[in-house]
Amino acid sequence: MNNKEKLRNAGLRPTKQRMIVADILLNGFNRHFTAENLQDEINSSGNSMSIATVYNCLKKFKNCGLIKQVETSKDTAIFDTNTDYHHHFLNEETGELIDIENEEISLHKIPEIPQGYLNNGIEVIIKLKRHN
Amino acid sequence: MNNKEKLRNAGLRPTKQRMIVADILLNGFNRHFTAENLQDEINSSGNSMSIATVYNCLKKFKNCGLIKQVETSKDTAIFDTNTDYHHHFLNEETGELIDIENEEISLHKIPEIPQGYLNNGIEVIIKLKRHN
DNA sequence: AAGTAGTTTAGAACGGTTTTAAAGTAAAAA
DNA sequence: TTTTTACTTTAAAACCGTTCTAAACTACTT
Ligand SMILES: [Mn+2]
Ligand SMILES: [Mn+2]
Ligand SMILES: [Zn+2]
Ligand SMILES: [Zn+2]
Repeated sequence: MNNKEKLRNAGLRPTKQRMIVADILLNGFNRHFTAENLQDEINSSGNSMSIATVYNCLKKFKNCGLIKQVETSKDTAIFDTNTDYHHHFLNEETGELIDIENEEISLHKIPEIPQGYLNNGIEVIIKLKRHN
Repeated sequence: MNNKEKLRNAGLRPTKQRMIVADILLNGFNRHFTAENLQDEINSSGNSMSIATVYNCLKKFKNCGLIKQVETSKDTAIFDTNTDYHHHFLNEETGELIDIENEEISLHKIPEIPQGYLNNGIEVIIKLKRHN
């Protein structure tokens, strides 16, 4: 399935801007990135896009499940092209994230979900500090 | 141990402002809160404090381990008086956090820590959505 | 081709957080 | 005690990531 089809499939109009973003993000290589990272990459690919459009696009892609946003308390939002269920190492000094595949971790026991709610995804973050 | 001692013990001068904050936060009842929540509570206790001091104070308390900051991608920083090793339910709609005590959850298998790094704490977030 | 609903954009606005620099206070030194 | 020093508080401005505004533009439908 090509990117135009992916967008259509997700219910998004394949505009010029969304295709530029899809070409960068949906190429099979996973990455963690900020809105600014993405805009820089768009610029260095010879294209350009307003920061509002970058954010609009990321919000749409996220709502369609084409990308995810990582749960971290950094000041800048971190997005993730890996939409599989997975977890992260977080280097708190640098902010760097490393994927932990689902099979690499196992939650043996989880608490009862509060009345009236459903489990909507578990995120495990293993914080790292440099060894000496 | 009284709050003045707690502050001294943590290497912090027990200033008037830090004592006001300690009286609110270190009373044995745990809570999740923002800087603004805390300032509101200071105001309604008949005191007042600049927002810069609230943030300075929270940063110091956090660095001393008197409070923690929760790992969530909300736009506003969430602090936690529960400094025990524990986890959270997160209602993504409202931002509400509920503690999960360490005994309520068990990680059966965790991945190998990358070369040169140490495990500096694991945070599990169970995201909740309302059931129908 | 014409209509319309959705999209992009520059720039302004917003909101949480940090910085600045001057005044104030706590602890240490004399 | 007084003096000195280092640390703290503060109002206000700055900062910075993100969202909003409203006008121009574009993709899709008829
Ligand atoms: Mn923040
Ligand atoms: Mn944010
Ligand atoms: Zn990831
Ligand atoms: Zn908690």
